[in-house]
Amino acid sequence: MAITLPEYEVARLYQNSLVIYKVIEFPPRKTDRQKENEKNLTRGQFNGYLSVKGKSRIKKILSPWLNSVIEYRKAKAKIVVPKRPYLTFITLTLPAAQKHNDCEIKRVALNYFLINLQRRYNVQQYFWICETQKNGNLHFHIIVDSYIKWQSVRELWNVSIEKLGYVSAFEVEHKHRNPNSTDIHKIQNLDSIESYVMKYVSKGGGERVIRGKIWDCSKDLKKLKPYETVIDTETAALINKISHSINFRKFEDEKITVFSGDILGFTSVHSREIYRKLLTHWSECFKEIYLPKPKSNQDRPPIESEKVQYIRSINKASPQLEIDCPF
DNA sequence: AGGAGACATTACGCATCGTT
DNA sequence: AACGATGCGTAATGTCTCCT
Repeated sequence: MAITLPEYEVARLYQNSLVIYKVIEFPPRKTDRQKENEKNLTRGQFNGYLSVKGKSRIKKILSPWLNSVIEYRKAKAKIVVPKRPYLTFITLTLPAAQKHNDCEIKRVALNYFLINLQRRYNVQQYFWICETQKNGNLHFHIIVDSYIKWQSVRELWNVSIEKLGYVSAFEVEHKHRNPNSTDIHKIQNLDSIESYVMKYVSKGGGERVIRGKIWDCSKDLKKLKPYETVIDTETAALINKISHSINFRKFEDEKITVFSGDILGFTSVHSREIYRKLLTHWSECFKEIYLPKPKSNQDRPPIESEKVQYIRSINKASPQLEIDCPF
C-alpha cells in the first residue's frame, strides 16, 4: 500500500523568466548514499569562480530588490520611507598592476569603500561581485541604492586603494594622482533590469581564479526571496497562455520547466490577479528592507512565500489578507 | 535554465568601540 | 559628528545525489 506524500508544483516568477518545479516533501532522513556523498564534500574550499548555485542565489536576491525599488519609484511613493532608494551601478578597477592577493584587496580597500559609502552617502543596501580583467587585475561591480556624484565615488575609491599604494603606483607612470578608476551610472529605463544585471554577473570564465568570496551583499538583502506560488487554476491558466505565446523561449527536462521572456509584462496584461500578487510580494520586500526596523527585541517575522503559506494551510486554514495597493 | 541538504572554514558584514 | 579600528557573529563556499 503506497503512501501518498505531499507533492505539488510551484511556479517562481522573475521579471524575465518563469520557473516551474516540483516540490516533494519527505521526512528528513539521511540515506547511506547521502553519507557516502558527504565524503566528497570539499569543506569550504573556494574554487575561485562563481558556481551555478551562487549565480542562482544572486538572482534570487537581486530580482526582488531591484524590481521592488523600480516599482516603488514608478508608483509615486505611496509608501513613506526615510530613504528613497536610487539605484546606481558602480564599476571599480585598480589603476596599476595588482600587487596584493584578492583577499587583501577586499579586506582593506573594498571593505573601507563600502563602509564609507554607507556612512557618507547613506547607502543602505548594496551588492558587489568581483571578476578578473584581461590583465589579471581584480575589479568590482557594485550596485548601491544612493545617488552619488561620480567625482565622490572616484575620490573615495582612490583613497581606499591608496591604503595599498595603488594611487602612488599609478602616479609613478602617469604623473598625477587622480586615476579614472571608477565608472558610475544610474540604473533606469531598462526593459529588463534582471537581464542587464545578470549579464554582468555571469559573464563567464574570467581570466584566472579568484581568492576569497566572489560576491556578497548587505545583510538585509539576504532575506529576500523571489515570488513563488503553488500552481492553482489561475497560475495554470497563465502558464498555458505563456506556453502558447511565441514571445517566450522554453526549456524543459524531467525536473524543471523554464520560460524566458518578458514575464512581468505578459502577466500584467493576461493575469491582473497574479500581476497584483507579484507586485504585492515586491512591495513586501521593499518594506522589509526600507521601512525602519522595530527597535525592540521582537524581530519582525521573515517574509513568507506562498509556498510556505500553502504548507501551513495544509495544517491550518488561515484567512488571507487582502492588500489594497501594493506600493 | 532547480532545490535541498550535507558542514568546516573563514572572509566578510557590521555593530561598537575609541579618537579627533 | 565623523571616521578609523576592532572584534564578533554570520553566512558563503565547495560537490554530489536524490527527487520516497
